[in-house]
Amino acid sequence: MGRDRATLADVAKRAGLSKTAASMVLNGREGTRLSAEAHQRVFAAAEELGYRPNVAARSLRTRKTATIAFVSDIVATTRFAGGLIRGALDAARERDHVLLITETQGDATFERYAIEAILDRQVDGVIYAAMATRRLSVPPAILSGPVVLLNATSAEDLPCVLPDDEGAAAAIAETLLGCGHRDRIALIGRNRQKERDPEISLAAEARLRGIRATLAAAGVSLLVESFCPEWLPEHGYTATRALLARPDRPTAIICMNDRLAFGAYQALGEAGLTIPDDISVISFDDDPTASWLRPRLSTAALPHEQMGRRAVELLLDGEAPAQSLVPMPLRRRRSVAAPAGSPAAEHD
Amino acid sequence: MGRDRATLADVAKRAGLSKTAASMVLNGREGTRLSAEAHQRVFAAAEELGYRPNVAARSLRTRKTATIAFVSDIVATTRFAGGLIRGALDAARERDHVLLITETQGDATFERYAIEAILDRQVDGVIYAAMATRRLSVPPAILSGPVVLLNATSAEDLPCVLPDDEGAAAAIAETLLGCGHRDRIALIGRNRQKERDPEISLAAEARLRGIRATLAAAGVSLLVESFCPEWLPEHGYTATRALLARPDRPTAIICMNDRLAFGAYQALGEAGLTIPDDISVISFDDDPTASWLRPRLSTAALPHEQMGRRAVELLLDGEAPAQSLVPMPLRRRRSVAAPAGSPAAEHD
DNA sequence: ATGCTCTGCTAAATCAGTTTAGCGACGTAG
DNA sequence: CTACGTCGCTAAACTGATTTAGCAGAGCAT
Repeated sequence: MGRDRATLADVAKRAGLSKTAASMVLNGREGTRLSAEAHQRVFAAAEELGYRPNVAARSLRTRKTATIAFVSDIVATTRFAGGLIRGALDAARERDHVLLITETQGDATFERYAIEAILDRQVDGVIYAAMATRRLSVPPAILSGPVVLLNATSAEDLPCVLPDDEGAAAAIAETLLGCGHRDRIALIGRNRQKERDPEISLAAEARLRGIRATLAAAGVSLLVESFCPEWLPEHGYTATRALLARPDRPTAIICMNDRLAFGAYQALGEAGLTIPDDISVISFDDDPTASWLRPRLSTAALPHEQMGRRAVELLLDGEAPAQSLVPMPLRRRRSVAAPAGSPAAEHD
Repeated sequence: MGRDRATLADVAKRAGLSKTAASMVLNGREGTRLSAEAHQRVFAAAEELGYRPNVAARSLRTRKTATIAFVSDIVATTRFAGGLIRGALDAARERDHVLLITETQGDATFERYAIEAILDRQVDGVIYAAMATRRLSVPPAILSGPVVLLNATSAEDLPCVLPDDEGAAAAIAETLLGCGHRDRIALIGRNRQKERDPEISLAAEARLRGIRATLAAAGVSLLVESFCPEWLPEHGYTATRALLARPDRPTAIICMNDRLAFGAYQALGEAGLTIPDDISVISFDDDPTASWLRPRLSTAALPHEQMGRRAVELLLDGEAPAQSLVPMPLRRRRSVAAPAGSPAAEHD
């Protein structure tokens, strides 16, 4: 892999100059007094030899590797990981950096291994990512260098990147209000664990807060809040069936995520109800399947790619260490309409 | 990031030996004549100082970095990428290696950048991955070192890892035959482009071949073969509606992938048909949504994690450069049953 | 002529390992 | 007594870059 590459010494010799001169020219060092002609010769030589610096040699001296470690708890399980990685990858490339990826799987041994691997390789910084928005504790060993938390916060209050769940929740509530839904809005996906333990989720509490505050400002409160043991399709299905059994059927359902909404669609379909004419459905995440559903599901998108980018920007462009909230764009699709019988209920 | 680390010189000094001795002991060099006591002292010193070798310094000399490049065309778009990466990550960790990830996005400029980044960092080998099983052309620059193709083949016939689509197709056909389906099996997802151009897909042709051969061996042929412009839910939906309009309604539908099956479910649901009592559905990929559907979808799983592993094994354990076919396990779920009215049609 | 600064460049040290070549002490054979 | 081999270990070269310290020559003022 990459034998016989030209070295700086080769370039220098060909340019008839010293390694020092070649190094300075190629690194664009200011304040050097090398002649314009010397510059030309070095550039020409480098070009002709196809010179590329050896990263190992350089970083031995400079302690910079142009490499960022991307450490996450889980890569594969969640389909969103790809977005985080891709955003980070893009931003890293723009800054001439590269990503070293490791996964801890929430296992202490693997985590130790990951940490050692990245310290041994002297990465320039670490992006510590969680696949579910949550609080976590960062292994102290990596605090010796720059760290950005991605989709997570920690006790050390390091710079971090989070999705704006509360804002998204507000937007969702406003959308429903705007359509004319008021007293018959149901929520699916309350979950004590997720709401209480920030190490499990930060999203649950923020979403709930955003929805309630926005509705309250309009003098409205939720009709029902269904609890679910998990945010999976089957729980959305069960919860929706329960809702439909009530005398005061809701006109709209907010699901805490798209998987619940997926289950809600199944239950509504079985019950012979039409979305959005009979009931509107809206949710969070913008899972790829959201746009496979019929009608396509309105949902607040987790901006994973943006978040990945932002993490790299925070890490490399060293802005003020802060908490960076990335807005969650609301994807307005066909699953939301005015409630049946409302004055605004002409079909759009 | 990792300042003040103990160096080999520190270890040597503490052990009262030379750097040479320390290096040899720590690397477990055979044939050295260092005393047992010297070994002890070096190990003890390394332990006490928490010594970890500097990878940059080492690889400068040895040209080994314990790093593998994982180059893919697209990371984020497909939800399967995670599996490939995770498998590779696991296998790499077991071999004390780490993964450097880059993405070309099918763009020549990005690819060039990725290649340079990789060569500059002297990775020990390259895994060149495609997100859809296909033939591709490998940039010559990386052929100077070990390369394994993942989910792809190439003209250079490099070692490669592929899913066994043909075998999976045979298993699917056999499953249907075994349930008693014979002359009324439909196929959704024929696609000339995919079948003809190996740079787009190798799966389409292999799946078709496997299905046909297995059915033919039982003296059966497909009732219909529906063409689709893409393998997306909407096309599965349309194709299924067309099938249902026929007088000889199929008893089973094979979909070329789960997204098509997703659309088929929608069409069947709308038509008031029950899966699997009225019609069985089976497909390929085992997309996560397959188990969200009601009834859960039977499908041949793309073994992404296995494939990622295998690629690393081929790369690092240097077996005979070969084509490695990874079996696609058939996930038998509730979407397949005996055809209505068949002798075997007691509900299971 | 002397001292001074400025210009344009280079020698050598340095980073932290691996590897080659070989040294001194000791035992033994001739 | 010398030659030779073995044992246990080390000095120094080497990898390919960056960086520090400084040198030679020109131009200028005194």
